[in-house]
Amino acid sequence: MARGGRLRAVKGTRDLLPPETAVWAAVEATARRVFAGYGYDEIRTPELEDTELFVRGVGESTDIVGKEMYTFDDKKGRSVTLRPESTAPVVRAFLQHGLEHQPLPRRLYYIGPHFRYERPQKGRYRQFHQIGAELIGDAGPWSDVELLQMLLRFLGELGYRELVVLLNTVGDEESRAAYRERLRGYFEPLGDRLGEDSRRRLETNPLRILDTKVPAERELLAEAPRMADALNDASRAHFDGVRRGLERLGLEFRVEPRLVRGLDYYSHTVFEIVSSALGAQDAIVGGGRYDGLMRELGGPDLPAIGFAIGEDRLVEALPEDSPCRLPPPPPVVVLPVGEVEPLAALELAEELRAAGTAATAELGGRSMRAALKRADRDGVRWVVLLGDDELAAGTVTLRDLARGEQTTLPRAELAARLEGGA
RNA sequence: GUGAGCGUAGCUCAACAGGUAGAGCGCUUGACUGUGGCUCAAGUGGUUGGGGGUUCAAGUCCCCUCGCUCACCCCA
Repeated sequence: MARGGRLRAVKGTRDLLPPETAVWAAVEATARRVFAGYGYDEIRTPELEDTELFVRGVGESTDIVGKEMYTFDDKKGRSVTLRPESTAPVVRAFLQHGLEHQPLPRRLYYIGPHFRYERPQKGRYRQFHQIGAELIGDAGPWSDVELLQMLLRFLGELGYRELVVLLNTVGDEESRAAYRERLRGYFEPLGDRLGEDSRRRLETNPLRILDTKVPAERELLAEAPRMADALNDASRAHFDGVRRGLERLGLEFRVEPRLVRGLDYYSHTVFEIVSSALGAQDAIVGGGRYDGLMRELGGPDLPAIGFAIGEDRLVEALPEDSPCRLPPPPPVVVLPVGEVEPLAALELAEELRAAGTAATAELGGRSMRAALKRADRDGVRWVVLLGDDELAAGTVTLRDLARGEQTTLPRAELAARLEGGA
């Protein structure tokens, strides 16, 4: 509908309108409540960062840094980037403000827009929204378990059922290095059977070949060396601990030996949650441990683990019976009748608000019929009628649209009456 | 970056082989001058995404362009 003169939202971005905004707000409120229950505090970092943060933090070999970032020079020629993710920014802020000198571990969460320059499709937007959490400063498997416990509780409170965590480990640096060599050793002789992308990954990031979708390559994977066989003792112990903890707490998971993450900073535990309610972009949550990132960004050698939820996808796949879909009750409508000025309705509506009841006043210009029709269509239950009779008698007429009944009562009693749901 | 499908009223969609663009819903008003839901009536609605071409005639055919959608890729 590109009519000349009218502008539309930039490609890959979108407007959220009511009533959907209420669902988003409810989802975010649930996240804040649940996360607070686990001792998480909110952190807000800028949407604009030094480009170098992502080059170093996310990894030069990743698609995100290689071709998906909104990067530009500001007026002083500094290269800045709209954040494509928030783990690196959170770590940057953590270090910048010396939080490593405060008690550890530190639990932080964030909610906000992120940007990646990709071709939009279902569940994928250029401006998308993430709800994420980071647990910084604990290396043991129990922090992994606690984080997943919180994640599953959050999803459960949104009404999600029967979600399974896909779990894997990519080991520590030593194990990963050893595994990379085994993978290279296996795939290099098979180079001619690999696609262009996978041949390139053989050099830059062999682990990524594991999640290829090319059928011919997947066949080769069946015989490929397994990460599990390349783990050193420490990495194996960590993964065993995570699995034992999840089982003990009754949290469902499935080990996916080929699950890897696209960002360079992951180590040990990696996980993902997918939903069949989405299309090809079915990952609602991705996350994992990133023990090396802090040091990579110039800080101390502090371990950490986190997840990022795709809020857009989370809302799109939200179950029909999610409590977040319950619309808030519409306000009481105050209707001036006959010769009564709308100003009198504004006045009365404000009295109701002062008493804690949401109210809108009819601003005039339409018949009582039309105003009632509109209120009915909006799902309004209570209409307060304020006419000459009522004004003269110091009363109001309270109409219950659901029951089709109305009563006249002293104006002074109205607020109390509505407070209890009348 | 690559590929495919689709653009007609605010929304969902019609329009036979090219022949002057329609319905439902919505919105406004009235029947009902201080009373919604149901019903009935009237009204409001569009340079058929944009540009060019073929034709006596283009929503319909051809070309270009823009947009949307889905998929590849990648990931949340």
